[in-house]
Amino acid sequence: MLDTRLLRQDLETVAARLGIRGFELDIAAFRALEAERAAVQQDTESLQHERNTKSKAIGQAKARGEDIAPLVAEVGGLGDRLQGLRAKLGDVQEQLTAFLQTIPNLPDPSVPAGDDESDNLEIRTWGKLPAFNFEPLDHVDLGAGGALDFEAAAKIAGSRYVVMRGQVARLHRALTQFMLDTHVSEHGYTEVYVPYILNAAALLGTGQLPKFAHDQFRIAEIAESYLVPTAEVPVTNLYRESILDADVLPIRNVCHTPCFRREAGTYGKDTRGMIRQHQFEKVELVQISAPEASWTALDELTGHAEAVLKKLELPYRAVVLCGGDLGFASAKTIDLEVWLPGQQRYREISSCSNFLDFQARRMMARYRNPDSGRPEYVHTLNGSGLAVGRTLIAVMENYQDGEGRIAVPDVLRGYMNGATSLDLSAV
RNA sequence: GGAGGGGUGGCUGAGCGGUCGAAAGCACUGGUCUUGAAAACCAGCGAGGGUAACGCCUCCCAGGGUUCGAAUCCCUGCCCCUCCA
Repeated sequence: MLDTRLLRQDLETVAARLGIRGFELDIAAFRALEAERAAVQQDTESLQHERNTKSKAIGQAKARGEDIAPLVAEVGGLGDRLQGLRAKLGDVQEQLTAFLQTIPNLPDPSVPAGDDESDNLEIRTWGKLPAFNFEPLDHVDLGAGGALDFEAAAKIAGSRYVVMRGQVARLHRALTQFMLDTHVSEHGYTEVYVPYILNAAALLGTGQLPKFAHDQFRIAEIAESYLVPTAEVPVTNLYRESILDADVLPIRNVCHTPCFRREAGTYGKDTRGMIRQHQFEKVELVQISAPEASWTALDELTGHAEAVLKKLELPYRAVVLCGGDLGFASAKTIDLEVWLPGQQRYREISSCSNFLDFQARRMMARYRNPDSGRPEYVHTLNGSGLAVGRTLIAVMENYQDGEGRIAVPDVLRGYMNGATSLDLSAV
């Protein structure tokens, strides 16, 4: 949520900056709502003031043993008038909140203009693209012997799910452990385990609701509950409605969860293989930062995700998302894209974002600023470190040998009972 | 499933329908003292909204209700705890 003060003071600038991401702010609607809110609030508050002072006078008169009947008569119709005004104020405020909750975050000035991912800005590349003396297969063909079984998944669940078997299933698990261990022991994160079913307040806090309800798996039998779409939601919301001591910042949490997404509106996109699934695993990095430290924290967090790719020796590049590709709550996002030989292109494997105080304001996550002594909003950040399923296919495609085997990256061998390569046909 | 108890400021925890935004303690901040620190003592210290600023308004889990007036009484919901099955 944006700062309403900023909206009141400098609406044109806000609208212009939102335009960078292709969002059209309805200036007239905001002005009208805000003017009504101010008027109704003033009326309500002055009436409340009147009631308060008169009621207090009644109390004092009674304490002195005076007759309070005439005073009570004077306050007669106040209650009803007040109730009417309050209802109206509640109504206006509800409309205003609903309006504000659908406004995305302001893009940072360094975010490039653009409509979609083709306008994203490459800022660095790492690693050498593998050269094969054979035609590299994609993960679907590599796993066709049963290691990756999409038909079995369709039989028991539906499309956009996968069944993994044997050594590949183990490799997938190994990757998860490896990522968690790396972030905990080398990057100073605290591992957290969280519920996978979340209430609506949590999804409101990080911005998935109300605007993206269509992409969530809602549990019909339990009111206001959803399957976790990303660990960002539970982990960031751990700090909702709290005032943190400055010396606990920055908070660095790493969390592995399955992620559930309806992927509504992406029909026909990435339907082949494991790129876009309704259920996938992710190791998520979440940081709660003091405001002045959040941009440094974004660079660090991105580096932590990159470290995993480097250890796995997977070639990748980093891009800054353009305005049109930027997520709803993010002020700036750096995507890491891993090279997939089967597709001959880079694909997103991590998305690292600084949300500034956008999520913190929605969820009232604050810290006590030692300089002012007052509670102020923290900044929140997160990034995948990494998406496990996509990392699995990156390993499979980059480490294939053309003869139905894939080499196990050095850093994973300890998690694979020492195996140096996997036979994909031996499921 | 049954029967109780409870949700109050950063934390612990008092609170008769009116003088309660709320005792007290802890924590924190400033000061005195000290070579310095600790201790002791003194003072300050909830959050949000609104205003140029002040007055002001709201908030004691959430939502309703009773009342001139609700942290306090009533109803519903959520959550936590104890005992029984």
